[in-house]
Amino acid sequence: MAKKRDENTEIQILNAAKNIFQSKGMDGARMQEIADLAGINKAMLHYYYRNKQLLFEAVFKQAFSTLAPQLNLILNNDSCIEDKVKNFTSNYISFVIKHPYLPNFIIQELNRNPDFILKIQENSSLLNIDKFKKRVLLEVNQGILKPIKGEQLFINILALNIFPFVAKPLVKAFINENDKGFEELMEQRKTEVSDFIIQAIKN
Amino acid sequence: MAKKRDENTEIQILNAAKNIFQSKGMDGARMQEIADLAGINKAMLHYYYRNKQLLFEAVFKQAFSTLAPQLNLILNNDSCIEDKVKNFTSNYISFVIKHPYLPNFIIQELNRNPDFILKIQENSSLLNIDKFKKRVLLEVNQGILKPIKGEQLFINILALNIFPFVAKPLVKAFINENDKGFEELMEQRKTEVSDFIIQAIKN
DNA sequence: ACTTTTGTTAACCAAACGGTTAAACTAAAT
DNA sequence: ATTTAGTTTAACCGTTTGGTTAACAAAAGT
Repeated sequence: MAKKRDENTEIQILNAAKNIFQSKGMDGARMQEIADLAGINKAMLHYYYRNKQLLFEAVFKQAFSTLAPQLNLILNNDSCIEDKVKNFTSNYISFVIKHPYLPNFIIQELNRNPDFILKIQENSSLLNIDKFKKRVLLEVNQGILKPIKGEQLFINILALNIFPFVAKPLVKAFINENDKGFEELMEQRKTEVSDFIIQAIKN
Repeated sequence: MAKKRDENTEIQILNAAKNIFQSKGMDGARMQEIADLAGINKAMLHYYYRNKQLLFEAVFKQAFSTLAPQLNLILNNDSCIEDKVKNFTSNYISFVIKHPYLPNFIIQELNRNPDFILKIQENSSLLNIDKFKKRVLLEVNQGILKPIKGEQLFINILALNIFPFVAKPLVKAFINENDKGFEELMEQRKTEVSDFIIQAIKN
Protein backbone atom coordinates (compact mmCIF):
# COMPACT_ATOMS: atom_id res chain seq x y z
CA MET A 1 0.00 0.00 0.00
CA ALA A 2 1.33 3.40 -0.91
CA LYS A 3 -0.93 4.69 1.80
CA LYS A 4 0.55 7.36 3.92
CA ARG A 5 4.17 6.64 4.57
CA ASP A 6 4.05 3.41 6.47
CA GLU A 7 6.16 3.74 9.59
CA ASN A 8 5.29 0.23 10.55
CA THR A 9 7.50 -1.38 7.94
CA GLU A 10 10.50 0.69 8.85
CA ILE A 11 10.16 -0.29 12.49
CA GLN A 12 9.63 -3.92 11.68
CA ILE A 13 12.82 -3.90 9.64
CA LEU A 14 14.74 -2.30 12.48
CA ASN A 15 13.42 -4.86 14.94
CA ALA A 16 14.35 -7.76 12.71
CA ALA A 17 17.75 -6.23 12.07
CA LYS A 18 18.24 -5.77 15.80
CA ASN A 19 17.55 -9.44 16.37
CA ILE A 20 19.85 -10.72 13.66
CA PHE A 21 22.69 -8.25 14.11
CA GLN A 22 22.79 -8.55 17.88
CA SER A 23 22.92 -12.33 17.84
CA LYS A 24 25.16 -12.85 14.80
CA GLY A 25 27.11 -9.64 14.48
CA MET A 26 27.67 -7.54 11.38
CA ASP A 27 29.72 -10.17 9.56
CA GLY A 28 27.49 -13.09 10.42
CA ALA A 29 24.22 -11.38 9.56
CA ARG A 30 22.56 -11.89 6.17
CA MET A 31 20.29 -9.31 4.56
CA GLN A 32 17.98 -12.07 3.36
CA GLU A 33 17.65 -13.41 6.88
CA ILE A 34 16.68 -9.99 8.19
CA ALA A 35 14.12 -9.59 5.42
CA ASP A 36 12.65 -13.02 6.16
CA LEU A 37 12.36 -12.26 9.87
CA ALA A 38 10.70 -8.93 9.09
CA GLY A 39 8.36 -10.72 6.70
CA ILE A 40 9.15 -8.45 3.76
CA ASN A 41 11.09 -8.37 0.53
CA LYS A 42 14.83 -7.92 0.64
CA ALA A 43 14.66 -4.83 -1.54
CA MET A 44 12.77 -3.06 1.21
CA LEU A 45 15.83 -3.10 3.42
CA HIS A 46 17.63 -1.04 0.82
CA TYR A 47 14.62 1.15 0.18
CA TYR A 48 14.55 2.22 3.82
CA TYR A 49 18.20 1.98 4.83
CA ARG A 50 20.19 2.12 1.57
CA ASN A 51 22.68 -0.63 2.49
CA LYS A 52 23.81 -3.10 5.11
CA GLN A 53 26.25 -0.71 6.72
CA LEU A 54 23.65 1.99 7.34
CA LEU A 55 21.11 -0.52 8.62
CA PHE A 56 23.72 -1.85 10.98
CA GLU A 57 24.60 1.62 12.21
CA ALA A 58 20.94 2.33 12.93
CA VAL A 59 20.83 -0.81 15.07
CA PHE A 60 24.08 -0.02 16.80
CA LYS A 61 23.14 3.54 17.68
CA GLN A 62 19.83 2.37 19.10
CA ALA A 63 21.60 -0.28 21.13
CA PHE A 64 24.03 2.21 22.55
CA SER A 65 21.33 4.73 23.39
CA THR A 66 19.52 1.98 25.27
CA LEU A 67 22.60 1.35 27.38
CA ALA A 68 23.52 4.98 27.97
CA PRO A 69 20.98 5.81 30.70
CA GLN A 70 22.33 2.91 32.74
CA LEU A 71 25.83 4.33 32.68
CA ASN A 72 24.60 7.76 33.66
CA LEU A 73 23.56 6.25 36.96
CA ILE A 74 27.23 6.25 37.80
CA LEU A 75 28.59 9.16 35.90
CA ASN A 76 26.15 12.03 36.07
CA ASN A 77 24.22 12.14 39.27
CA ASP A 78 25.12 13.74 42.59
CA SER A 79 24.94 10.83 45.01
CA CYS A 80 27.91 9.51 46.92
CA ILE A 81 30.10 6.75 45.54
CA GLU A 82 28.54 4.10 47.77
CA ASP A 83 25.06 4.94 46.48
CA LYS A 84 26.27 5.08 42.89
CA VAL A 85 27.69 1.60 43.23
CA LYS A 86 24.59 0.17 44.87
CA ASN A 87 22.21 1.77 42.42
CA PHE A 88 24.13 0.92 39.32
CA THR A 89 24.77 -2.67 40.27
CA SER A 90 21.22 -3.72 41.06
CA ASN A 91 19.91 -1.67 38.16
CA TYR A 92 22.36 -2.90 35.59
CA ILE A 93 21.99 -6.59 36.30
CA SER A 94 18.21 -6.32 35.97
CA PHE A 95 18.76 -4.43 32.75
CA VAL A 96 20.99 -7.06 31.19
CA ILE A 97 18.67 -9.89 32.10
CA LYS A 98 16.11 -7.99 30.03
CA HIS A 99 18.54 -7.32 27.14
CA PRO A 100 20.90 -10.29 27.16
CA TYR A 101 22.56 -9.68 23.79
CA LEU A 102 23.21 -6.00 24.26
CA PRO A 103 26.54 -5.67 26.10
CA ASN A 104 28.12 -8.39 24.03
CA PHE A 105 26.95 -6.85 20.81
CA ILE A 106 28.36 -3.45 21.65
CA ILE A 107 31.70 -4.75 22.83
CA GLN A 108 32.11 -7.16 19.96
CA GLU A 109 31.34 -4.60 17.29
CA LEU A 110 33.47 -1.93 18.89
CA ASN A 111 36.37 -4.32 18.73
CA ARG A 112 35.65 -5.06 15.09
CA ASN A 113 35.60 -1.38 14.29
CA PRO A 114 36.89 0.86 17.10
CA ASP A 115 36.10 3.98 15.09
CA PHE A 116 32.42 3.46 15.80
CA ILE A 117 32.98 5.01 19.18
CA LEU A 118 33.63 8.31 17.43
CA LYS A 119 30.19 8.35 15.85
CA ILE A 120 28.74 7.76 19.30
CA GLN A 121 30.75 10.50 20.94
CA GLU A 122 29.46 13.02 18.38
CA ASN A 123 25.83 12.48 19.30
CA SER A 124 25.92 12.13 23.07
CA SER A 125 28.05 14.08 25.48
CA LEU A 126 28.11 10.94 27.57
CA LEU A 127 31.31 8.94 27.89
CA ASN A 128 32.89 11.42 30.21
CA ILE A 129 33.94 10.35 33.67
CA ASP A 130 35.31 13.67 34.87
CA LYS A 131 32.45 14.23 37.29
CA PHE A 132 32.83 10.73 38.68
CA LYS A 133 36.58 11.18 39.07
CA LYS A 134 36.11 14.41 41.02
CA ARG A 135 33.68 12.74 43.37
CA VAL A 136 36.08 9.87 43.99
CA LEU A 137 38.94 12.26 44.69
CA LEU A 138 36.74 14.22 47.07
CA GLU A 139 35.73 11.18 49.08
CA VAL A 140 39.29 9.90 49.17
CA ASN A 141 40.46 13.24 50.57
CA GLN A 142 37.65 13.20 53.11
CA GLY A 143 38.86 9.80 54.26
CA ILE A 144 35.65 8.07 53.27
CA LEU A 145 37.42 5.95 50.69
CA LYS A 146 40.80 4.32 50.57
CA PRO A 147 43.12 5.84 47.96
CA ILE A 148 42.10 4.77 44.48
CA LYS A 149 42.13 6.39 41.07
CA GLY A 150 38.72 7.19 39.63
CA GLU A 151 39.55 5.46 36.37
CA GLN A 152 40.47 2.22 38.09
CA LEU A 153 37.39 2.20 40.26
CA PHE A 154 35.20 2.88 37.26
CA ILE A 155 36.80 0.05 35.31
CA ASN A 156 36.31 -2.26 38.28
CA ILE A 157 32.63 -1.40 38.61
CA LEU A 158 32.02 -2.01 34.93
CA ALA A 159 34.05 -5.20 34.95
CA LEU A 160 32.28 -6.82 37.89
CA ASN A 161 28.88 -6.02 36.47
CA ILE A 162 29.31 -6.53 32.76
CA PHE A 163 31.84 -9.34 32.46
CA PRO A 164 29.73 -12.29 33.66
CA PHE A 165 27.22 -11.64 30.90
CA VAL A 166 29.79 -11.03 28.20
CA ALA A 167 31.62 -14.23 29.08
CA LYS A 168 28.48 -16.19 29.89
CA PRO A 169 29.39 -19.42 28.02
CA LEU A 170 32.80 -19.48 29.67
CA VAL A 171 31.43 -18.79 33.13
CA LYS A 172 28.73 -21.40 32.72
CA ALA A 173 31.32 -23.98 31.74
CA PHE A 174 33.35 -23.25 34.86
CA ILE A 175 30.59 -23.19 37.41
CA ASN A 176 28.99 -26.14 35.73
CA GLU A 177 25.49 -24.77 35.93
CA ASN A 178 22.52 -24.74 33.61
CA ASP A 179 20.76 -21.54 32.57
CA LYS A 180 18.70 -21.43 35.72
CA GLY A 181 21.73 -21.80 37.97
CA PHE A 182 23.48 -19.06 36.07
CA GLU A 183 20.58 -16.66 36.49
CA GLU A 184 20.37 -17.39 40.19
CA LEU A 185 24.04 -16.56 40.50
CA MET A 186 23.41 -13.29 38.68
CA GLU A 187 20.49 -12.50 40.96
CA GLN A 188 22.79 -12.90 43.95
CA ARG A 189 25.24 -10.51 42.36
CA LYS A 190 22.74 -7.65 42.51
CA THR A 191 23.74 -7.17 46.14
CA GLU A 192 26.92 -9.19 46.33
CA VAL A 193 28.85 -7.14 43.78
CA SER A 194 28.14 -3.84 45.46
CA ASP A 195 29.08 -5.29 48.85
CA PHE A 196 32.30 -6.57 47.32
CA ILE A 197 33.19 -3.19 45.86
CA ILE A 198 32.30 -1.22 48.97
CA GLN A 199 34.32 -3.50 51.22
CA ALA A 200 37.24 -3.00 48.87
CA ILE A 201 37.20 0.79 48.88
CA LYS A 202 35.62 1.98 52.13
CA ASN A 203 37.71 3.06 55.06
CA MET B 1 57.73 -28.21 -4.64
CA ALA B 2 56.56 -31.45 -3.21
CA LYS B 3 60.05 -31.82 -1.82
CA LYS B 4 60.51 -33.41 1.56
CA ARG B 5 57.33 -33.34 3.57
CA ASP B 6 57.30 -29.71 4.43
CA GLU B 7 56.10 -29.21 7.98
CA ASN B 8 56.79 -25.57 7.58
CA THR B 9 53.79 -24.98 5.35
CA GLU B 10 51.33 -26.42 7.81
CA ILE B 11 52.67 -24.25 10.59
CA GLN B 12 52.72 -21.18 8.40
CA ILE B 13 49.08 -21.76 7.53
CA LEU B 14 48.15 -22.10 11.18
CA ASN B 15 50.00 -18.92 12.05
CA ALA B 16 48.34 -16.96 9.29
CA ALA B 17 44.96 -18.41 10.25
CA LYS B 18 45.60 -17.45 13.87
CA ASN B 19 46.25 -13.87 12.83
CA ILE B 20 43.22 -13.50 10.63
CA PHE B 21 40.74 -15.46 12.75
CA GLN B 22 41.73 -13.83 16.01
CA SER B 23 41.42 -10.33 14.65
CA LYS B 24 38.38 -10.77 12.40
CA GLY B 25 36.54 -13.76 13.84
CA MET B 26 35.21 -16.78 12.01
CA ASP B 27 32.62 -14.86 10.01
CA GLY B 28 34.87 -11.96 9.10
CA ALA B 29 37.83 -14.09 8.02
CA ARG B 30 38.40 -14.95 4.35
CA MET B 31 40.22 -18.06 3.23
CA GLN B 32 41.97 -16.09 0.49
CA GLU B 33 43.25 -13.60 3.01
CA ILE B 34 44.70 -16.37 5.15
CA ALA B 35 46.37 -17.92 2.11
CA ASP B 36 47.86 -14.58 1.09
CA LEU B 37 49.23 -13.96 4.55
CA ALA B 38 50.74 -17.45 4.60
CA GLY B 39 52.20 -16.82 1.16
CA ILE B 40 50.72 -19.93 -0.40
CA ASN B 41 47.92 -21.05 -2.66
CA LYS B 42 44.40 -21.15 -1.31
CA ALA B 43 44.03 -24.83 -2.18
CA MET B 44 46.70 -25.63 0.39
CA LEU B 45 44.42 -24.56 3.19
CA HIS B 46 42.00 -27.29 2.17
CA TYR B 47 44.77 -29.78 1.57
CA TYR B 48 45.96 -29.46 5.16
CA TYR B 49 42.76 -28.61 7.00
CA ARG B 50 39.90 -29.77 4.72
CA ASN B 51 37.68 -26.72 5.22
CA LYS B 52 37.26 -23.41 6.95
CA GLN B 53 35.50 -24.87 9.96
CA LEU B 54 38.29 -27.33 10.76
CA LEU B 55 40.98 -24.72 10.23
CA PHE B 56 39.11 -22.46 12.59
CA GLU B 57 38.80 -25.20 15.20
CA ALA B 58 42.52 -25.82 15.05
CA VAL B 59 43.12 -22.15 15.76
CA PHE B 60 40.54 -22.06 18.52
CA LYS B 61 41.88 -25.09 20.31
CA GLN B 62 45.40 -23.72 20.19
CA ALA B 63 44.16 -20.40 21.53
CA PHE B 64 42.40 -22.08 24.40
CA SER B 65 45.35 -24.27 25.29
CA THR B 66 47.49 -21.13 25.41
CA LEU B 67 45.14 -19.60 27.93
CA ALA B 68 44.64 -22.71 30.03
CA PRO B 69 47.91 -22.63 32.02
CA GLN B 70 47.06 -19.11 33.15
CA LEU B 71 43.80 -20.26 34.64
CA ASN B 72 45.45 -23.15 36.39
CA LEU B 73 47.34 -20.60 38.45
CA ILE B 74 44.08 -20.08 40.27
CA LEU B 75 42.38 -23.41 40.07
CA ASN B 76 44.92 -26.14 40.55
CA ASN B 77 47.74 -25.18 42.84
CA ASP B 78 47.94 -25.40 46.61
CA SER B 79 48.65 -21.84 47.64
CA CYS B 80 46.29 -19.75 49.73
CA ILE B 81 43.65 -17.54 48.14
CA GLU B 82 45.64 -14.38 48.68
CA ASP B 83 48.62 -15.83 46.84
CA LYS B 84 46.42 -17.19 44.08
CA VAL B 85 44.97 -13.76 43.51
CA LYS B 86 48.34 -12.01 43.53
CA ASN B 87 49.97 -14.54 41.25
CA PHE B 88 47.18 -14.76 38.77
CA THR B 89 46.66 -11.03 38.48
CA SER B 90 50.21 -9.98 37.76
CA ASN B 91 50.71 -13.02 35.55
CA TYR B 92 47.56 -12.67 33.56
CA ILE B 93 47.92 -9.00 32.74
CA SER B 94 51.44 -9.60 31.45
CA PHE B 95 50.08 -12.49 29.46
CA VAL B 96 47.35 -10.48 27.76
CA ILE B 97 49.69 -7.66 26.86
CA LYS B 98 51.64 -10.34 24.98
CA HIS B 99 48.49 -11.87 23.39
CA PRO B 100 46.10 -8.97 23.03
CA TYR B 101 43.56 -10.64 20.73
CA LEU B 102 43.26 -13.86 22.69
CA PRO B 103 40.63 -13.30 25.39
CA ASN B 104 38.37 -11.44 23.03
CA PHE B 105 38.65 -14.10 20.41
CA ILE B 106 37.72 -16.87 22.79
CA ILE B 107 34.80 -15.04 24.34
CA GLN B 108 33.44 -13.81 21.03
CA GLU B 109 33.53 -17.19 19.37
CA LEU B 110 32.12 -18.99 22.39
CA ASN B 111 29.16 -16.66 22.21
CA ARG B 112 28.74 -17.32 18.52
CA ASN B 113 28.76 -21.03 19.13
CA PRO B 114 28.46 -22.04 22.80
CA ASP B 115 28.80 -25.72 21.92
CA PHE B 116 32.51 -25.19 21.29
CA ILE B 117 33.01 -25.38 25.02
CA LEU B 118 32.06 -29.04 24.87
CA LYS B 119 34.88 -29.84 22.47
CA ILE B 120 37.25 -28.14 24.86
CA GLN B 121 35.96 -29.99 27.90
CA GLU B 122 36.56 -33.32 26.17
CA ASN B 123 40.26 -32.72 25.73
CA SER B 124 41.28 -31.00 28.95
CA SER B 125 40.09 -31.82 32.43
CA LEU B 126 40.48 -28.14 33.18
CA LEU B 127 37.40 -25.97 33.67
CA ASN B 128 36.72 -27.35 37.10
CA ILE B 129 36.68 -25.03 40.08
CA ASP B 130 35.94 -27.60 42.77
CA LYS B 131 39.40 -27.39 44.27
CA PHE B 132 39.26 -23.62 44.32
CA LYS B 133 35.83 -23.67 45.95
CA LYS B 134 37.03 -25.99 48.70
CA ARG B 135 39.93 -23.73 49.47
CA VAL B 136 37.66 -20.69 49.68
CA LEU B 137 35.29 -22.51 52.00
CA LEU B 138 38.20 -23.57 54.18
CA GLU B 139 39.59 -20.07 54.56
CA VAL B 140 36.14 -18.66 55.21
CA ASN B 141 35.63 -21.18 58.00
CA GLN B 142 39.07 -20.35 59.40
CA GLY B 143 38.05 -16.72 59.56
CA ILE B 144 40.72 -15.64 57.09
CA LEU B 145 38.14 -14.52 54.55
CA LYS B 146 34.79 -12.86 54.84
CA PRO B 147 31.89 -15.10 53.79
CA ILE B 148 31.79 -15.44 50.02
CA LYS B 149 30.85 -18.18 47.61
CA GLY B 150 33.70 -19.64 45.60
CA GLU B 151 31.88 -19.18 42.35
CA GLN B 152 31.30 -15.49 42.94
CA LEU B 153 34.89 -14.86 43.96
CA PHE B 154 36.12 -16.71 40.92
CA ILE B 155 33.88 -14.69 38.62
CA ASN B 156 35.08 -11.49 40.26
CA ILE B 157 38.73 -12.38 39.79
CA LEU B 158 38.21 -13.20 36.14
CA ALA B 159 36.09 -10.09 35.59
CA LEU B 160 38.55 -7.63 37.07
CA ASN B 161 41.42 -9.09 35.12
CA ILE B 162 39.90 -9.92 31.78
CA PHE B 163 37.25 -7.29 31.23
CA PRO B 164 39.42 -4.23 30.59
CA PHE B 165 41.05 -5.98 27.66
CA VAL B 166 37.84 -7.37 26.25
CA ALA B 167 36.17 -3.98 26.40
CA LYS B 168 39.29 -2.03 25.49
CA PRO B 169 37.69 0.34 22.93
CA LEU B 170 34.92 1.20 25.36
CA VAL B 171 37.27 1.72 28.27
CA LYS B 172 39.58 3.85 26.17
CA ALA B 173 36.67 6.04 25.12
CA PHE B 174 35.70 6.60 28.74
CA ILE B 175 39.08 7.33 30.22
CA ASN B 176 39.95 9.36 27.16
CA GLU B 177 43.44 7.97 26.82
CA ASN B 178 45.59 6.94 23.90
CA ASP B 179 47.13 3.49 23.63
CA LYS B 180 50.03 4.41 25.85
CA GLY B 181 47.80 5.73 28.58
CA PHE B 182 45.73 2.59 28.42
CA GLU B 183 48.75 0.35 28.81
CA GLU B 184 49.99 2.37 31.77
CA LEU B 185 46.63 1.91 33.41
CA MET B 186 46.90 -1.82 32.80
CA GLU B 187 50.39 -1.89 34.26
CA GLN B 188 49.04 -0.31 37.43
CA ARG B 189 46.38 -2.98 37.60
CA LYS B 190 48.98 -5.72 38.04
CA THR B 191 49.13 -4.79 41.72
CA GLU B 192 46.03 -2.65 42.09
CA VAL B 193 43.56 -5.38 41.15
CA SER B 194 44.91 -7.88 43.63
CA ASP B 195 44.92 -5.23 46.37
CA PHE B 196 41.33 -4.42 45.50
CA ILE B 197 40.25 -8.04 45.71
CA ILE B 198 42.12 -8.78 48.91
CA GLN B 199 40.71 -5.72 50.64
CA ALA B 200 37.27 -6.88 49.62
CA ILE B 201 37.53 -10.39 51.01
CA LYS B 202 40.07 -10.40 53.84
CA ASN B 203 39.01 -10.20 57.43
C1' DA C 1 65.39 -46.36 -13.89
C1' DC C 2 60.66 -46.46 -12.78
C1' DT C 3 56.75 -45.91 -10.22
C1' DT C 4 54.25 -44.07 -6.37
C1' DT C 5 53.35 -40.78 -3.08
C1' DT C 6 53.14 -36.16 -1.47
C1' DG C 7 53.13 -31.21 -1.95
C1' DT C 8 51.80 -27.27 -4.86
C1' DT C 9 49.56 -24.37 -8.24
C1' DA C 10 46.30 -22.18 -11.63
C1' DA C 11 42.01 -22.47 -13.20
C1' DC C 12 37.60 -23.39 -12.37
C1' DC C 13 32.75 -23.95 -10.14
C1' DA C 14 28.37 -23.49 -7.95
C1' DA C 15 26.29 -21.15 -4.34
C1' DA C 16 25.63 -17.17 -1.65
C1' DC C 17 25.98 -12.53 -1.19
C1' DG C 18 24.74 -7.37 -1.23
C1' DG C 19 22.67 -4.59 -4.13
C1' DT C 20 19.75 -2.86 -8.38
C1' DT C 21 15.97 -2.44 -11.58
C1' DA C 22 11.77 -2.00 -13.55
C1' DA C 23 7.36 -3.01 -13.21
C1' DA C 24 3.22 -3.66 -10.34
C1' DC C 25 0.48 -2.12 -6.74
C1' DT C 26 -1.99 1.03 -3.49
C1' DA C 27 -4.07 4.92 -1.59
C1' DA C 28 -4.41 9.67 -1.42
C1' DA C 29 -4.69 14.17 -4.19
C1' DT C 30 -6.44 16.52 -8.23
C1' DA D 1 -11.86 9.15 -13.14
C1' DT D 2 -7.25 10.05 -13.55
C1' DT D 3 -3.02 11.39 -12.10
C1' DT D 4 0.55 11.18 -8.76
C1' DA D 5 3.71 9.67 -5.45
C1' DG D 6 5.02 6.48 -2.21
C1' DT D 7 5.45 1.41 -1.35
C1' DT D 8 6.35 -3.45 -2.53
C1' DT D 9 7.76 -7.27 -5.22
C1' DA D 10 10.04 -10.63 -8.46
C1' DA D 11 13.65 -11.06 -11.16
C1' DC D 12 18.05 -10.03 -12.06
C1' DC D 13 23.29 -8.73 -11.73
C1' DG D 14 28.12 -8.67 -10.75
C1' DT D 15 31.16 -10.05 -7.25
C1' DT D 16 32.84 -12.68 -3.64
C1' DT D 17 33.05 -16.86 -1.29
C1' DG D 18 34.39 -21.63 0.17
C1' DG D 19 35.63 -25.37 -2.08
C1' DT D 20 37.22 -28.61 -6.15
C1' DT D 21 39.87 -30.34 -9.99
C1' DA D 22 43.41 -31.59 -12.91
C1' DA D 23 47.91 -31.10 -14.07
C1' DC D 24 52.54 -30.94 -12.42
C1' DA D 25 56.93 -31.29 -9.72
C1' DA D 26 59.93 -33.11 -6.33
C1' DA D 27 60.83 -36.68 -3.01
C1' DA D 28 60.52 -41.45 -1.47
C1' DG D 29 60.04 -46.19 -2.41
C1' DT D 30 61.15 -50.16 -5.39
